[in-house]
Amino acid sequence: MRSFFGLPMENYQGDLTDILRASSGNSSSDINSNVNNNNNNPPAAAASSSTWQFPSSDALNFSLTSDNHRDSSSFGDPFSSIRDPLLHELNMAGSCYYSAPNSVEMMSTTSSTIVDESGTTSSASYPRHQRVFEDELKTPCNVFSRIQISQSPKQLPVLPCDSPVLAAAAASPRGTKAPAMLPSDMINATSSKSCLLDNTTGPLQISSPRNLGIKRRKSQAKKVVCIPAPAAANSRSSGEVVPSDLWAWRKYGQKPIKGSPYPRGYYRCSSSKGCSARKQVERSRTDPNMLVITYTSEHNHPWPTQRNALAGSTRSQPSKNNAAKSSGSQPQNSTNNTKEEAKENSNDDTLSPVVGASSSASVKEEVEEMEKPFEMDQNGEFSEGFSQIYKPALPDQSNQSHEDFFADLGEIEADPLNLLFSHGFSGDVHKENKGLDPFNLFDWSGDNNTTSFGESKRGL
DNA sequence: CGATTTTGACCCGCGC
DNA sequence: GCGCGGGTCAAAATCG
Repeated sequence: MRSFFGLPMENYQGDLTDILRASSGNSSSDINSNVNNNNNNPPAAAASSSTWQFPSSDALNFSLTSDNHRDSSSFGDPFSSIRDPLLHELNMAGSCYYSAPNSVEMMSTTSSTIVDESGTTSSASYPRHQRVFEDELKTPCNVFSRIQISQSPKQLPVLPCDSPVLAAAAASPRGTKAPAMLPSDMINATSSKSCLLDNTTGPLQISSPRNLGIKRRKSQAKKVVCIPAPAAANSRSSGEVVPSDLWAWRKYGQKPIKGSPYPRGYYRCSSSKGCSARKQVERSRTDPNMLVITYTSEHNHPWPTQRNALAGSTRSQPSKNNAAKSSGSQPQNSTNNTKEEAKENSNDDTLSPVVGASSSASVKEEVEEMEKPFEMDQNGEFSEGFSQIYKPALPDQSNQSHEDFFADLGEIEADPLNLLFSHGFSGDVHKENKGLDPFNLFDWSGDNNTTSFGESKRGL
């Protein structure tokens, strides 16, 4: 059996605990280095371990949410802005480097890894704020930097929502024409000042059941996340550990993608029946080590309780039979990779960014219709735009007002993730995050040193 | 029993 | 108009 970053997959439930577990580890990657370098690591994170997992997006999300940033409005439409934890996480982290869908912002990074369509991976130094626009829509992973949070937020490039760039980015691979339909409230919740960070959207055009999918397909905003996916290893079946996000995903389809040896898995949120959140997981054709996860739609429900998040996760334990079964009908690569991917993803562990062998993770957001901006204030803190996005369902322990909301989540308290949350998110987000961020993926301090992690690992 | 995965079929949009 | 490709559905199988 294989392990992901040393974490045994078998028991992996993709729950909050994973986060801590993951955080505790780190050895073999730049990330790890970062973590270690950071004195502020929480005990958990500091724990010695040779494994490292991508932080749960949830955790990050929470961390981003500060009490100060919360406002009642967030609860007015609590879920409208909810996004996939992973995305959040990445966004957050990536917020520093991703500003727009097609673009990747290489924030003050000393180096970054870029994967172009040819599959070429290269490390390069980019001037701060220098952005790379590529025809990424075609290849999500084309350009991405590793997770590196750069310097101070203020340095973050912020693209106006109406930026041409975004507009351009808005085009979907297939050429999106139809404007996404987005509930106004949702828009409000998700949009804000800048487009730098999040552009999720939950536009759903609902007509007939069948049409739904199609419409969505065309007009919906997408978020694309590229995460390192240890070759054929992500799956539990293979023993790989995939960090979990809190959402529960259920696989509802898989299709071979033309031009790619790897099939694409289709997942929908199983935390709530009515949730339209979906994601597609596929291995990058250019870089098999990378998983390209495309999120569409948004969760229309609160963060799943641990219970929910774990629901069905047990199944995820790749049963032998799954592995066995699957192995027959698909190309070897596909089978191994995709299925595993799927599994890892689908089981609550879904997508959390897994910094795997490559240790680099990139997030790209495609905004087809709307942008969700967030902005940081001069202090480098996320301001309203950002906070609004995440406020909703974030169980912020520090925020007593939300207790009732998460009352039944008490269990979470004991939860690792919770622990993370408990660190507090109020006040200086960056500081807090530092402590919270087990992964230390994000260099909130703006330390240049933290810049690229995983880059060196990519070769691994 | 409930939930997920698998997988073939179906439907639709797009390009030619 | 046709075919291709992609996304979704839904039945069957599987697992705890």
